[in-house]
Amino acid sequence: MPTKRKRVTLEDVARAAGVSAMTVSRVINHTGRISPATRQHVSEVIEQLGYRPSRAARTLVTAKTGMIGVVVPDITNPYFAEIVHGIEDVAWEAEYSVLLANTNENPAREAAVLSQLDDAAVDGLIPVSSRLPDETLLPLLKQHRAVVTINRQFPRVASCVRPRHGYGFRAYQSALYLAHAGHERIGYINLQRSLINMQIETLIERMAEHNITIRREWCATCLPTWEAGYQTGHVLLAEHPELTAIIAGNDLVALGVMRAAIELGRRIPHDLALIGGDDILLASQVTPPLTTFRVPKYEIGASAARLLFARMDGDLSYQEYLYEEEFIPRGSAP
Amino acid sequence: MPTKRKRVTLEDVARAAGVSAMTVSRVINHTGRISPATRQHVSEVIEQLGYRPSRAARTLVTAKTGMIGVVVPDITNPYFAEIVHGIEDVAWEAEYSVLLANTNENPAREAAVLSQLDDAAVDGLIPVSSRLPDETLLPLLKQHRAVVTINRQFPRVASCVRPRHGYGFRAYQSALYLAHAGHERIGYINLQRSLINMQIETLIERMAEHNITIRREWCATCLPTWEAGYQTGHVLLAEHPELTAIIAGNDLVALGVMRAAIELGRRIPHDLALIGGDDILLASQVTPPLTTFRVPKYEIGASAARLLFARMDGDLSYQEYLYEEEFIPRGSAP
DNA sequence: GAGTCAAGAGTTAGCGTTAACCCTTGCACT
DNA sequence: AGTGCAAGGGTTAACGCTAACTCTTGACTC
Repeated sequence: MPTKRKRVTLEDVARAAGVSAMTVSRVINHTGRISPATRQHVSEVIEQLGYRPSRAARTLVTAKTGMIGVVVPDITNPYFAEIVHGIEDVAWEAEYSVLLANTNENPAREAAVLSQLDDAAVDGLIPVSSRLPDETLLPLLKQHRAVVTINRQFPRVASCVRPRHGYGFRAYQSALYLAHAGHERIGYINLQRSLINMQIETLIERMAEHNITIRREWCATCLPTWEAGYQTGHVLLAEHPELTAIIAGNDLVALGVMRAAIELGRRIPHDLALIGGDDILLASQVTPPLTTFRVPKYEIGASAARLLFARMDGDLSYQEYLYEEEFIPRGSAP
Repeated sequence: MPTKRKRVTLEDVARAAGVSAMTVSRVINHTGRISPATRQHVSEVIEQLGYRPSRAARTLVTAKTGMIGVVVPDITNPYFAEIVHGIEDVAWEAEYSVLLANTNENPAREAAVLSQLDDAAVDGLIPVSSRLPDETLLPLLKQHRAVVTINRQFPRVASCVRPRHGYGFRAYQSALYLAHAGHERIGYINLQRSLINMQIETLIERMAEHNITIRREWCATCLPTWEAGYQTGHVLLAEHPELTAIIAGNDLVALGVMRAAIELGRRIPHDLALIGGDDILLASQVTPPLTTFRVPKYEIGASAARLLFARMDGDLSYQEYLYEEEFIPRGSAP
């Protein structure tokens, strides 16, 4: 049985240093006026006793936790991992900790996570690509002192960081690009539960305005994972061998389709052109490399964190950081 | 200026329900004996007032935070992202939150993170593939009530989850495999700061026992990232065009080397064979697909979390979960 | 009918900090 | 000498919750 070493409290330090607890508190927090001599002395005692302030006690009295919450649909998706990386770096600089929640692309779990992660648990919140509908998400965000959304917009409640055009515009641009390259039978794979992407019908209508026909049956919806893309690719290509190009909502899905296409004996891009959506590392490394849109994921995360700290500091003005998506033509759709 | 809505406290609920604070506390925590009628009534009042317990206050008195700390070298490395995924799922089941810290492969930052993340900040800790030397890491782990390490071993202090053989054995096996395939000039790229991998000299010696020569100048060390592998690959192949095979510490590095090799006009596997180390998604998707070792990343994370909860529940016996690495021969080294 | 016991509550006393206020000095200025 | 004031530091009272007791009742035992 190891000796139950008791926590060193502020009081202990105060006693040992021969000062009041408040003085020690002031030394630690660099608040109030302390003479250099006292500061020095107290610091030494703190060092010697190995005192560490209790986060919980501090939180209880200041109502600040020193933590920010980050909610992502899927941490294994490189797109989100990069964003989290950016957030974490900025949080580290600001001496904040990151409470990470992964929702596994499950809206129910996301709602549960968000209602647990209230304003008492974290000082600020960054929901990344929330999969919840506005009417569910909004009240959950309102609980919080400070929120910055990524890939969603709630001007009254949160600042926002996102690619300028979003999935919808990318799909639109991809379709135009493919049409100009001569493709006449273009399929589109929409991302399930992603609420800001272009609906299939909208894409069809908008392309019709350009006299480009996209048939409803050439389109599908799936989860934004590689496996889902792979399965959907198999199904879509089996049912519609006439397709000469497919646009996917993101890179993982596009790469899943690419694998399916290769297994079905399609040569890319000769038999099938493919366009993805966020330029993860994987996209540039496959053969042929994937045509996609570059999105500055790390910077999006970092900016969101900076905006969040601004909000937490009381700047409640609505800020919107838009990042340009850069079209990256590569081998899969030259 | 919005009305500063005050937090609903346990006391408020107690008053509204006409019972004592303790009764409410017991209802919430399902402790003690409460009559069904009282429980029902209190629950309704809680619901009605929208009461949510304060984590901080609870932590202050129970000395439990409801959080576990997870420290990873690089969340954008799919290997770690998968492990975190596993941890997060199990933590979620257990109603625990995950405090994630990313150290960016920087040992100084890792040390700083670990000393901040003391036993008052989290109830348990999972350091994943720590890059710190034993003598630095050990005292930092001792601060904690419960620790489970991944890819490191400290039997007195923490349970451990890891692949059975580790980088060293994989390098050894890869070298044997390549030698049997007829390769005589095999290079090895060691992972910098990874402390459980085989040292270059050790590999050279052990291969010498099999009459296989690996020259010191055919070996290099780099960070476990794609970029580092890419650069190292360029350098190594430029300086030693005689190499017919390269073994890398992990998949990202191997894939970086693959890219470099392709740029240098090497055909893989004909001119250069490549073997990686952890079977990330990317490995199976490149052309040719990468020969590597499958490691059950999600399961490693999930097991570690389960072991951690066991430790937190007081089971301090040393547990070691070993996962078999499965050699996956693919196109890059058939 | 006194004693026993358990169910179902209530009471008290912190947990470790900091906000907000209060108290001493010493010194400059009139 | 009296006044004013700032520097440096102390006191007190929460913050919201739960551990550990205590108290009251009614049912059951012998």
